[in-house]
Amino acid sequence: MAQVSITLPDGSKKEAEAGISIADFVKNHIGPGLAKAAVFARINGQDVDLSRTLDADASLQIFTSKNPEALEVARHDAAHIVADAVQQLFPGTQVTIGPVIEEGFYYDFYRLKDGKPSPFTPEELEQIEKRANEIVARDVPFKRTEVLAADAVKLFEGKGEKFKVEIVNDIVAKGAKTLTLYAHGDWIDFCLGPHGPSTGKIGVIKLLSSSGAYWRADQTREQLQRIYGISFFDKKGLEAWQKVREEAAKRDHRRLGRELDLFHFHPVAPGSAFWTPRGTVLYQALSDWMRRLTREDGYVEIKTPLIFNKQLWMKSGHWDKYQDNMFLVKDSDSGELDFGVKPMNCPSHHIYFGFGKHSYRDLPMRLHTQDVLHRNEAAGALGGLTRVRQFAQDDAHIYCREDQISDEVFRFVKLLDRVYNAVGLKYEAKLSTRPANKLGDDALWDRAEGALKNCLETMKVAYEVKPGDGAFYGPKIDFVVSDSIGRKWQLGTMQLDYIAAERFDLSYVGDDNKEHRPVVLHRAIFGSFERFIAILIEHFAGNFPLWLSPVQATIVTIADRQVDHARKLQQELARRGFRVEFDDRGLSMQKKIRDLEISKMPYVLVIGDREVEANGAAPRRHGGEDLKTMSIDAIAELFGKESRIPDGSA
RNA sequence: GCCGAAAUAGCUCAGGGGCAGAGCAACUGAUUCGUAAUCAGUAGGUCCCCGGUUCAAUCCCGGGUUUCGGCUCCA
Repeated sequence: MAQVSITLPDGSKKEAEAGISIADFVKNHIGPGLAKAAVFARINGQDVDLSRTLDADASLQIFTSKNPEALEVARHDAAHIVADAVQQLFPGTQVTIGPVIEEGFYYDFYRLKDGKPSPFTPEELEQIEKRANEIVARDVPFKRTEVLAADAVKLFEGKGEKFKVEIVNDIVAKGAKTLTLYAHGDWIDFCLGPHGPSTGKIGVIKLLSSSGAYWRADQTREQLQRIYGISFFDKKGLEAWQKVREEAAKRDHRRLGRELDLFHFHPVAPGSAFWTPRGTVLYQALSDWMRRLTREDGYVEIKTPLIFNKQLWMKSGHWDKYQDNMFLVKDSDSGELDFGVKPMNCPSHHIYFGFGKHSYRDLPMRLHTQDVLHRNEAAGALGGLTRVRQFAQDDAHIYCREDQISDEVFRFVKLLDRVYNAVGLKYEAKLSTRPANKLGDDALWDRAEGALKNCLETMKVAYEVKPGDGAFYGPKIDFVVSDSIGRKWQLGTMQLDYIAAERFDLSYVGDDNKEHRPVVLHRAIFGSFERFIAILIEHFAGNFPLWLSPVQATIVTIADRQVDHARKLQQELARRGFRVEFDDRGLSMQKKIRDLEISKMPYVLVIGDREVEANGAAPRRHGGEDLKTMSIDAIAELFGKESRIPDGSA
């Protein structure tokens, strides 16, 4: 029997007879414990099943339930099992695909009842979940076989699985001759693998929800039923995950928006928020901050009209490309919908740039605008503050010469870095490069992409390249932030635009006394105020730093005889620029402290006889820290220090 | 826009073809208290809207609105 030499991750080598399965190799040559815990293996960097054989010298790595990679494999197993369970319970349902996603997996089914697509009810989901876990409990082995593509087509045709046939045919069209099937028990799916050794390895399957989806995300194709689920190797994992979910739910900005009294929605204006006095303080604080930052960074702020006529939208291309998302307004003379409410600031900025003649010395011109914008988003797309119909952006357009692009990109990323640092958001970038339908020659794109790339690399921003994802008029960088519990949000953007100046016939006079086209840079850091606020609420879990907190402190007296002092203190702190309230409800101090603690008040200022005597108050930090009696001046100094906006510069 | 679910007091939610329910919040009174719930009382409702079935609809049926979870799109 020929021998093979297997290299383990620690560099050690083991000899074994060629043709041995990985499972047996692990059991006989490494240890039964690992053999039992193993889920899948990696041979020479390729993920494979444990049933595969070792036929040549190779490096081998074993993944167990301790590895996150194994959980992904197990969730893929779980998707198969859910599909099996569905077909057991609802014969005639066709399967499509069932990938692993960031949080669990889903499987899309084609299910007809009386000839119509029919969703799964919550009761049916429970049944499916139960059946799926029964299949897990039976611990059925997964079996991998390689078959000729033609045989696979026959197999799925025989089962009436037309979606599988379609997928197999697509793969055959790409040149595949054979493909792999995975079976557990009688249930067979066509799948790349790898899978775990048996269904029992999966642990526990939890189904989360079901929803509609289209075959290949195409509205003209079949309506499918998607079942979302997740699995864990043990109950403990599931419970821990449920805890994290509860934590995220507690941070939900829609819930905190209500609890902290920040904003409301009303059916008369779907997707448009009413901001309460507190919410408005928060909104204004961000707005003022961004005004100051941009002003200090060489921007000028302008205001432009809200409604423009059709001519502008035709020129900008919105009339053709974006009309469905615009609110149109009737012209009372013509009776036609000849006006549109602006969904973006760029066209009006371009018009503005067109006023007067510009010298090359005027560039770069950085126009900042926080005007309100409206987009008629699809009804089903609305959600809290993250997806609204009325919002404002911290928008700006930079008009510059081509040789200034690099400097401007640097300048922007530095500003963005300061802003995200100041609120504690980590970020990474996505660089989208030239698409197939690009405008302009390759040399132009080389320079543009090079400038963006160079900036990201010099500033040491982690980034991923998205080849071909840029707009036809220029490449862009999108910035993705991670909040305090690791969720990701796309916020800032820097987009180069080589066509806007052409369309709007914008020019400047160069040092050669000839007219040139400026390049336009579209850029934003918050993205939209609404969305940014939603993210900050969830990021801080409603516990805002003092500079953002709508109310910074609330005064509580121990007895009514301190009320006069309390009012004096409130006035004095307000005079010094702090946002302080006085809780004069007829309740015990303990009760008020409890209420204020729940409402995430940064400071409670307690006033008893001692504090009246000392002409001050005893601040209590959110969370319970008692700072003891302090004078008004000392409190003002403390608040002043803590309400300073972090600079954010590295 | 499409698929599904939900809508009951300010909030969280229970209920159910025949006078509409709780807790918290609010209000009034008493209490004047030293860092997470003082006591008692009062008030609060088009049970989302419009139709239909019924002697009777908040409940059943149809249509609509909004919200939520997805699809799609995006900031």
